[in-house]
Amino acid sequence: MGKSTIFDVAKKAGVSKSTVSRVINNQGNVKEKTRKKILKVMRSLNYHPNSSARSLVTKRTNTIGLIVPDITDFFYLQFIKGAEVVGIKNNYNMMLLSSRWDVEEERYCLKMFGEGRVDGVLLISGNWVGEPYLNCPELEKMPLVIIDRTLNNHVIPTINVDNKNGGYLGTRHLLENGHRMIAFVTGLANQKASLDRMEGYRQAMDEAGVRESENLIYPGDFTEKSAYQVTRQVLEAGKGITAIFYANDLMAIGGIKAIKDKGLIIPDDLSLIGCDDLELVSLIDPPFTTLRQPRYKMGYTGMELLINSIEHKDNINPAQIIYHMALIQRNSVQSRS
Amino acid sequence: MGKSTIFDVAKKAGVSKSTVSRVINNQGNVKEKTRKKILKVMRSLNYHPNSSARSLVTKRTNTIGLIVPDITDFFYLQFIKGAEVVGIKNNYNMMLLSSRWDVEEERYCLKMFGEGRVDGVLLISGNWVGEPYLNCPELEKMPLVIIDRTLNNHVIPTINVDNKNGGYLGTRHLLENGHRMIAFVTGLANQKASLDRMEGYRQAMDEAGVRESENLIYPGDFTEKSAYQVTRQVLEAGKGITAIFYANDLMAIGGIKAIKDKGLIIPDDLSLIGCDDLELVSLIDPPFTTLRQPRYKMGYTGMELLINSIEHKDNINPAQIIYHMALIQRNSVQSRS
DNA sequence: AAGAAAAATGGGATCGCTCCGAGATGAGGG
DNA sequence: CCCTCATCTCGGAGCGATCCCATTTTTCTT
Repeated sequence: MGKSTIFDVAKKAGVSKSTVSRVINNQGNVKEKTRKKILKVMRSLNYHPNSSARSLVTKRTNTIGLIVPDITDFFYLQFIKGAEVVGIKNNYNMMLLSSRWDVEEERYCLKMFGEGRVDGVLLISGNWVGEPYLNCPELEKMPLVIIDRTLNNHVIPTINVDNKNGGYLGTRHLLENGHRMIAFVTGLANQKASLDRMEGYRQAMDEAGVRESENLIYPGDFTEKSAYQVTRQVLEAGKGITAIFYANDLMAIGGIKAIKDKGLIIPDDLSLIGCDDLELVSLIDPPFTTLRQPRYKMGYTGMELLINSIEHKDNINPAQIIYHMALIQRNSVQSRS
Repeated sequence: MGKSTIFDVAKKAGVSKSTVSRVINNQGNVKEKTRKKILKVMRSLNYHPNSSARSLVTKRTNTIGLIVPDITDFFYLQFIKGAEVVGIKNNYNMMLLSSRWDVEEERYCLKMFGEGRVDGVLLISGNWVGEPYLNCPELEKMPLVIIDRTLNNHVIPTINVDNKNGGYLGTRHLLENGHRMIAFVTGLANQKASLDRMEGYRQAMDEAGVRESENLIYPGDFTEKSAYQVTRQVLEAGKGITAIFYANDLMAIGGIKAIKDKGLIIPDDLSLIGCDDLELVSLIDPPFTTLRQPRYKMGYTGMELLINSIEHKDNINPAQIIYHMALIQRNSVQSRS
């Protein structure tokens, strides 16, 4: 027998499909008695309006597309959560695609969403160097907001944190605690966030007159494992390093492991700070100092902007939003004064 | 000017829409020359077939709905990942809804998906006591697979682990290491998983002839915080408890914190084991022994079953799949022999 | 070179809904 | 009692694709 349609309902209720449609979308102008009746019939037939048919004419799907580099990466969870909350509040569903850390894949996702499945796209970007969204024809007219990346074309709204300032703040914090030989462990070389944070580190070191900073930069790749290795090198280098700044928290965790394995105590023997403030940082021993990226807030705001631009097309969204990174102090920095 | 339609393409290419449709779905029977031409026109018009229109006639959306209690819960990540991989391989998108730990909400999500947005639903259930899916009319005909829960109606396929056996195995492991006064910290009382694990614990204790087990059960609620509190109680109770079995890993982490705060060493002073084997367990100090739930595999298999039942409706899926929990030994259990 | 078979193309019906203009119904006023 | 105006209701057109069947074109056979 298959699913019942609006027509079945109309027939059984003895009215026309227009009337049924009106009660579905409760547009008023329906006598209370017929409304009741139609509602009853709908229930009895277990009728549910077909959303494809509906979108076809309304040109609205009430779903927004979300693209994430990796769903299972702890880092992205709070973005998603923030976005979800706003979505629910405004009656939007989320369609989730993962770009698997690949520019091409990301583009493919964008294309998928270009087929009218969604009303807008929230892209949590792999923050590659370069600006690959400048001429992406798939997007034509599709509302889009990009998170975790800054674009200067001023047409696609972006939401990001001030990574450079984060690097600066973290480094200053260590400097102010009397450290001078501060190592910096970078993330992947093609990631803008890592570069910016390093930039901030450099600036702080320069300002403090620490000339060696170039020799204190160690390459990591954002993974725990890479940081473990690098940290061993740092410890064995014997340069008199007293503090390490990791370009993200996951690496800080790897570093902690290496340091402990060496039999050293944090922060007594070595200070360190991470970057991002993942929720799981507080579960780690020791909970460490890091720079918070307001990820929930960013997802939340991003979704707001997006829905805004979907529903009031005339409204002008800001082109860029940049949040500060905040220093969250825990127990991994020891003063050397 | 709006988006271009199949008709625009047809006109510009000087063919009929049927031919265009044929190349979109590459069904063959199109001269190579016209095919090329149409493809070119499609590109030049930046044409993308409208998926609502398409689904309306094909009755297929090529997306599957995923319902999760909480997207940001570490526990669910690997289920999702496993499902995603299979989805991608079979060309399905995922629509994500979160039930926010609420039976009603879960039903609402099911209803959403009942409106023809998806071809099937993968429900990662809040594993409540009871079987609320027996008469859920929204589902009529909609392929559904439920993960992390076992149903006995034998009509909806379910995938779960043998939680009771997990509880049993964990407890046996502690017993075999010479522990007898083993505390068990439960999860939420309305969660089947917690009850089953406790059941296994009880059985192992009974078999070992430890009579006190009823007095060694402490109520937690699956959160880290609850376990922290409970663990303090355990430590202060002075019952001579030498090992603690936590009903999930998050609680084990909370427990570890409490134990450390007390100045005790794991496993020298106190042994413990968790349950689930979250990825982050290896980041914790000490990495602890736990029971692995093959979450990736479960998501993977669930998605396979689902797609299977979508695409070959005649195929008969197994009604229940139950995986074993495997003991993963790390450094949190000390032998007392 | 003509006829048959195969390949390529075209056109209309259809999917299930919304929207719009027109018609039916009913209440209230003179 | 008739007319007006507000309230309800109806039916058809259209959204953008697919799919079937008919028609045209091409290729192959003899």
